[in-house]
Amino acid sequence: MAHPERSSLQAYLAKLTGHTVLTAQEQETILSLPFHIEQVAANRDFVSLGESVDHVSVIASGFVGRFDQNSNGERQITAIHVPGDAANLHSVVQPQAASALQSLSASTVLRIPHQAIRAVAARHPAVAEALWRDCIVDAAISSQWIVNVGRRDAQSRIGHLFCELAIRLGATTGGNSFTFPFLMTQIHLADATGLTNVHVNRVLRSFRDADVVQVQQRAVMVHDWDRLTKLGDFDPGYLQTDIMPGAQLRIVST
Amino acid sequence: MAHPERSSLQAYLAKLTGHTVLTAQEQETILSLPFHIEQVAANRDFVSLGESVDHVSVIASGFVGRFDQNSNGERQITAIHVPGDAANLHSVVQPQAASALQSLSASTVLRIPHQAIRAVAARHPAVAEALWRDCIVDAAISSQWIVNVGRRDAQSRIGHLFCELAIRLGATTGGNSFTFPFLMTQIHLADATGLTNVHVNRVLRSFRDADVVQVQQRAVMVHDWDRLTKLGDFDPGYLQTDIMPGAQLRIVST
DNA sequence: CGGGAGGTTGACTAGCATCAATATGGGTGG
DNA sequence: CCACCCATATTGATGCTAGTCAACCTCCCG
Repeated sequence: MAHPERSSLQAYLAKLTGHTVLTAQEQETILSLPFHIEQVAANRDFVSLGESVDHVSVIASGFVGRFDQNSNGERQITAIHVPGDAANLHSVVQPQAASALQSLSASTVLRIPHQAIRAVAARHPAVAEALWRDCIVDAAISSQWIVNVGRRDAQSRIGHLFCELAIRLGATTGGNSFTFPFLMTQIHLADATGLTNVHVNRVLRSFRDADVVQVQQRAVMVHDWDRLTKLGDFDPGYLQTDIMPGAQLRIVST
Repeated sequence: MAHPERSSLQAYLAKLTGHTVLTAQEQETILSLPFHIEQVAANRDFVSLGESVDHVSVIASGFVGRFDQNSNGERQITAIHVPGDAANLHSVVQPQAASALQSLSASTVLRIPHQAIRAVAARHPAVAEALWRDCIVDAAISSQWIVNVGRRDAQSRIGHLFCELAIRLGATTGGNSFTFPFLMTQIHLADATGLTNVHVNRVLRSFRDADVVQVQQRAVMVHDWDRLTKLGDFDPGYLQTDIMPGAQLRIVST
């Protein structure tokens, strides 16, 4: 078990401290978690449906999708994970995978053994709380996806997904116009929104023509964030990433 | 704080022990949780969007929906809760509600203070694990809903929902033909499946004509479970309710 | 007995799927 | 370094599923 540069876990720790108050010591235990580094090529299942896993996969680089499918084999992406996310934290308490994890681009994945996470959680209740809360944030995003595919038209679905990613990638500090990495294809976008790749392409063209956003070379160039949030019917509250400084939660005592 | 007949919590305990191994003593602590009983009329929000709650709502009777909505006010049900479910267990670690809870029928709700749940979880790690896992099971159902509204046609969406409810209500022991309570309207069904009530009505008629299922007087009469599971593209694995006896999980030591 | 929520049916429409053909471009091997 | 190739992107033509609008019915509850 290697302990390569702990800094690779920094991004995940940052996500946790974004919603939960952790002491310096608790933060230290997270940064000291052991892991294996795994390089994954694009479009590769690295966790298969039904597989029983003994480790959590933290994304260090690249985009990863959680895939479900219907019996016709039509795939639906039910979550997109970006660097700093634990893609299957839930496997700590539910090792049998109910969905597959597939890389959307070439990715780097940190594999942390369940055993190590359970040990830390058992000794530090606040860490256990942070992990539990992290799962809840994921679930809140899932709920929004249900609304997205159930009650929005094609433009709003795609617009909403762009907004979600912009916020989660911390790209929205640049005013009304900025760029963020988008390491996935139009086909993936179709799988995520419940549309066909053909229709996705048409919507993207309409966005380009309207000068709202432009997708190019694995990046999204937002030209008009205001209009995009309206088009995408987007309310950032649910992501919990814009909590007031100091408003993070902690239930167990310090 | 009343301690009325603890048996009201039995249903929820049964749900927990369905996926997690708990000792007699741990089970006892759950049954001794304090609660208030609340009667709720149909179509009433008893948890509002954005509200900060200090208690978990366990459903004792009736059906309850978790509602999200887009900015047009079109509502989407992202989860349906039946007796024995904790509708917002996640509020223990995330008190601010990201979705509203609304009764779909007249319902009885047990309000358990967060404080009491946290105290039990702190003293009994296995209970904390069970609660965390319960949230994960909910999330797995959410994922399936995304597939449902994203990648299935109207017949399959409604068929799938019927199958999910049949399993969760434990109604499937009666062979190929049986009945289960269905305490919601066609409008609710539309809100849950991302369809219009008009189209729901047409699909239900086609089910009736094909002699597959019939909805009548707040009950679903399944005539052909085999055909329904095919129509609904249904695989029960994700519900975790059919785990082999003895295959429930427990990570912390006894 | 009256009113309102929920259910049913018909006619028409719109948004997205489907099928098909072609363009582009990044990566790989010769 | 070039040529090829496969994945991805793009565009057009056509059809179908589900939405919309509207009218009417039914049944439960007060």
